[in-house]
Formats: sequence, C-alpha cells, structure tokens
Amino acid sequence: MVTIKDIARESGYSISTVSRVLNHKGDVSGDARKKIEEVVEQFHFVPNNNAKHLKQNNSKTIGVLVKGISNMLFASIVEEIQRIIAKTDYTLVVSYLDEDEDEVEQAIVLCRERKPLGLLFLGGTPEYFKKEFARVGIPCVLVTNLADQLDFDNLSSVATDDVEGAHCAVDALFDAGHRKIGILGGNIQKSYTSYLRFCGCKESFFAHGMELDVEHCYEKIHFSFGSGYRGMNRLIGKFPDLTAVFAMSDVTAIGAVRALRDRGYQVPQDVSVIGFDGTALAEYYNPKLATVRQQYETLATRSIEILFGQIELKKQPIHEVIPFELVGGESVRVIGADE
Amino acid sequence: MVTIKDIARESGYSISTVSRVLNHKGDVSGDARKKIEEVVEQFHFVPNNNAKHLKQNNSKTIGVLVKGISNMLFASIVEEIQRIIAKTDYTLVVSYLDEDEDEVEQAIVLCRERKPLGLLFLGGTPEYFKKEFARVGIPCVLVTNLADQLDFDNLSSVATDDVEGAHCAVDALFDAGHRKIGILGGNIQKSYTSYLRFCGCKESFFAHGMELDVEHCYEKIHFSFGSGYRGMNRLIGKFPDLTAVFAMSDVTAIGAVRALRDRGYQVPQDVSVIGFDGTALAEYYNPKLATVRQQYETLATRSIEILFGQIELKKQPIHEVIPFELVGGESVRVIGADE
DNA sequence: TTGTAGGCGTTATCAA
DNA sequence: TTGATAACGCCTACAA
Repeated sequence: MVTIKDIARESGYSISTVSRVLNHKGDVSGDARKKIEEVVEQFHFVPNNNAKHLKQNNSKTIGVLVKGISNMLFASIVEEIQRIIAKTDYTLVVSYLDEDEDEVEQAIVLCRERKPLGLLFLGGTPEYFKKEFARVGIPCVLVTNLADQLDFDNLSSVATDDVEGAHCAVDALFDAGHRKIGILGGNIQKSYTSYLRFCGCKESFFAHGMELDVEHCYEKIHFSFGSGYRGMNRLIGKFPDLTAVFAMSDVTAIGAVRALRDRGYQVPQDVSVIGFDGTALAEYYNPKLATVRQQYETLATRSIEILFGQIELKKQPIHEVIPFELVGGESVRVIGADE
Repeated sequence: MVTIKDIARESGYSISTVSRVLNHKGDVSGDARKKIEEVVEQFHFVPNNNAKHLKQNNSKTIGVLVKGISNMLFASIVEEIQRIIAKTDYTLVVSYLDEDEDEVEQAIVLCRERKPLGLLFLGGTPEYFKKEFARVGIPCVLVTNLADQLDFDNLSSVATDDVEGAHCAVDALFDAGHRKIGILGGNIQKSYTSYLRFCGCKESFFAHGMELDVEHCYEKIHFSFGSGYRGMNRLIGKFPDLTAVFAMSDVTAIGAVRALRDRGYQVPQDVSVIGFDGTALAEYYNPKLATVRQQYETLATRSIEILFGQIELKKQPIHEVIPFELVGGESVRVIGADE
C-alpha cells in the first residue's frame, strides 16, 4: 500500500510538504506542488481517511442520519439537502440505518469519528433521544418529527404537523360524504409519527360527532406495499362495509388499493383511499392518489437554515412547523356527487 | 471525549487489558472483565473505529458498492445480501454512490480503509473497471452486469441476460400483434445495461423482419418517473401511431403510463406498455405492469456464494447468467383478441 | 518555503 | 493474567 511516506521519498520532499499539497494549503512552491502531484498521480496515491479523521479535529462536516433506507420521502429530502450543501464549503456525510436501530447511538459514533459541526436526523424516536441525546454536544435538527417537548438546548426540529395533516386527510373523507372510514397505520405504541397521525384521526372523528373505534377501524401495518396490501385485507375482513380508507403513507395506500382491486372493489367508486407524504409515487399512480403532501423541499431548506443558525450564529433551537398540502388526486369519491 | 485510556485509568487496569475485554479476547480474569465492563458502561465508552481500522489489517468484512441510491432492484438485492451475511460471522459494509461516480475508485478507498476480504458491486460501468480495477487485489463480484469480456482473475459476475430479457420483452409485444413499437431507454453510449437491452430490442425487431429505426422509435431517458413521463411525451410526439412501448425499467414504464393517460390514451387499450426489473412497484401498479423480472433473490444468493468461493476456496472467477421471468401483468393488449 | 517530531485512539507483540 | 510499547497513516505546531 502506498502511503504519504512513499510519496515523500519518491518526490524528494518531506511528508509535511506532501501533506500540504494534498490539502491545498498555501506555503508550497510551484515546483514542489507540481512534482508531488506528479508522483501522487503516478503511484495512484489515495489518502487513508481513517488516519485523516483520527487526527483531524475540525472538519467542516454536516452529518445526516437517515432512518429507513427505503423511505421515499427521506430520499427526496436527502437529495435536496445534498444540493444545498454542495453550494457551501461544508461536506455532507450521510449514514443510513434500519428502522429499529438507535439513531442517537449512531450519532455519538459519528461524532467521535467525523467530528461534524452539526447533525440532521431524518426520522427519529423520542425514546432514544430521551435516553442518550444529552451526550451529543453539537447543534442538531430533528427533521420530520417535532421535538418541542424534548427540552434540549442544542436540538431544533422541523416537521409537518402530523396531527393536523391526518386530521385534514380524514376530514377530506368526511367532507366527501364518507362515514365508514377505516385507517391503516403504524404501531402507535412504537412509532411516534403514527401516534400523532392517529390523534389527528381521532380529532376528525370527534369533530364529526363520531368516535374512533380502534378495534373496528384501525389496522396496524408497516410502511410497505406488501404490508399495506395485507393490512387492507384484514381491515376489510373486519369492517366489510367501509367506504373509505386513510393510509398513513403513500406506499401503504397503494398496497391497499391493490388489495381492494384484487377483491373486486373499484377505487374510488366502491372504496376511496387517501394517503400521506405526497411522494412522486402518489402522483404517478393510477388513480392519482389523494394524499397529504409534506413539503420536502421546505423541510430540507429550513432544517439546514436552522442548523446553520445554531452553528454559526449560536442561535437558540427552534421548533418549526411546515405547512402541508392536501392533494386531491383521483382516489376519493364524493358520495352523492355522481352524475 | 472518553478514550480507552480513560477507561484504563478509571478501572485501574492497563490499556491492553481494557482492549482485551472490549474485543472479547481470552486471557482476562473475571474480576478484570467485570470491573472494566462496569466502567465502560458508566462512562458510555464507544471505541473509535478510525483508530481501530487504521490499526487492524484483517477484518472479516464484505464490502458492497451500490450505484444509484434510489434503485429499487438494488435495494431488494442489498436487503437479501444483508439477510445472508447476518447468518455468517462476516460484517457487511454498504456504501452508496451516485449514478455517475466511479465505483472502482470508491472500491480502492474502501479497501484501504476497511481491508475487506471481498467486494460486491451492484451496478457498474465497464469503462471504470478497465481503467483502474487492476489495482483492486481482492475477490470481487459484479452483480447485475456481466463481466466476461473483462478479463480479471479476481472478478466474477452474476447477471440477468439483458440482451435476451429485452429481446423477450419486445417479442412479447410482437407476439401480441404489435408492429409499431417505441422504446424508452438510457443513453446507450454511457449505460452498458441500456446498450445491451437495446441490442436485445434490435434482435427482436430483426427476428420479426423489421429494422429498429433509432431516430423514430427510440427515446433517451433516465431511470425515473419524471424522465419516463417526459420521454414518453417526446416519443409519442414523433411516433404518434405507436401501439406499444418497451421501457427499460419499471419506473420509466410507470412514468410513461402516466404520460399516456394524461394525453387521453388508455393502457393497455390504446397503447401497451412493458417494463423491466420486476420490482414490487410493477406488481402493485394499476394496471399491473407487464415486465421482465430479474430474480433478485437468486442474484443475491449466487453473488455471495461465488464471492465466498473465491475467498475461501480460492476458486476461479465465474460469469453466471441468472434466468429472468416474463411477467404478464395487465398492461399489454393482445391485438385482435378483443372479444 | 520546508522539515522534524509528536500525537490522534486503537491493536498486538512481547516480556514480566 | 497482565502491562509497556511500538506501530497504523496522517496532520500540524514548531523549528530551521
């Protein structure tokens, strides 16, 4: 393996000079730079980041911890973040973890190893934050979940109002004349997001003079096509006369639509479906999926603005709610409006 | 930051002893182990991987380089690989890179830093391999692209037969009675996969006594919903009387279907569409998308088997073709079969 | 402008 | 069963 030492020996200069040209530091003569770059090229030298990061203590780095590798909303946000950071002199390091892994633990590891100036959490479990977040000493923003009841002086948050969003989605079903509404959502004990959206559902039911009977109306699913499909089958099994379904994510909704069609129901003629997230999927699906669109561009932009506010201007943490948009789509039928 | 030194001081033992219990090496007294584990717990000590990897030269690690973060087929393969590796005592390190980045360069960095015993490439550009792959000294498998014309003695490959798959897809359209067939595919100069699938198309046209007129029938797209949508619009603009389309990926196909519907065409009544890959998307779409299904489970299983064959049994590289399946779906109309 | 030398946190070799 | 100590490859005062 070729190291900086080899380059030094081969080029006739010292290790420090080589290091200087590698890191584009000043104070190097043109001759030295040229010669060293030649040798680097010739020997295909690639610096060892382990050694580099072990030594370096201030890297202009922002870390992003993404929970759930196949979450299309997060993918869109990450892309957006990448685009923004590319214009600055910061470096982005993105680290993906599974749904059930501890993001705070990962954050601590990331901090040890890369010494980032700030951290962005895409998705997160309040429980994990309560447990260990105090040990993360740098500015952080929790994106997609509100952290206002988590009282840390280095943690901001930017999120869509899940309660209001779900409320609005279910309202849309009520407004279209539906009364027998089923819900497909996550485990409200474990997924805080699911819990909030569930609360929104309850509110909407209540506002329409109804009570949400969990046993009857709610079916627990994971956020995937297959789980939406199976969940919908279970739901219609126990609630056969439902006329509308709110699914807590677009993928789930699409799984549900497929299940309905496979059972001979038309969407939206027989059963209406509304989703959540507003990813490209919803727009390209057939029928176009009604959904609650999270503004991923704004989520991305604001998280970074807030993070930089904390890092560079030493601002206090903010907890910001980003408006959602109800997207009509073609998957909800207005009862009584058939001509 | 708490380091192994702090643990040593705090526990009253030496650095080496601490290191031993951290790495579960033998030759440590129960007392020492217990005391040290206590202190580690109390101080929330987390080892620094930079230091660890800098020092260590043999890690039972397999590296996976995934090209294209939002490629659903690759996501499925990675999941499968993860499942398989979890059962062994190897560790997996997955590294995602953009479509246009140099995977071989990344591989070299990965090798320096993690010293993996083997590498899996999900997707790859032959050009990059020709340029620098000689410098990667460990067993590798290129998954999803055949590397039989790349003559390296440490590079195997496992792939679906892209030529045959595309041939088959277009055959399916011809067999259904279509003659005016458009194609949505990648840049055949840059994407080798697209090139191969393009060749398959040409073969099928030829076998049916026709010539593929690129100017007229082929439209260049990226593999995304939006690009499929726009590509379809361009294609129908210059080829308005087409009756069928082969899209080189499922996402492209779905974008195309949406474009067709937005222009008032029914799928499959007016225009038939067939995709490629056979991801969950195709199965849940409306209409169910006809597609060429790549057996991602087999691709995953065989790549690992072959990699382990090279690593542990010092076997010679293999270039293996995995059969595909033509999936009927509901998006292709048989001309003349309307009752 | 360039070079010397010390140290980042860890593992591993060798004595004790 | 333990403990010094020398690396690993790189960066960076500090000296020259």
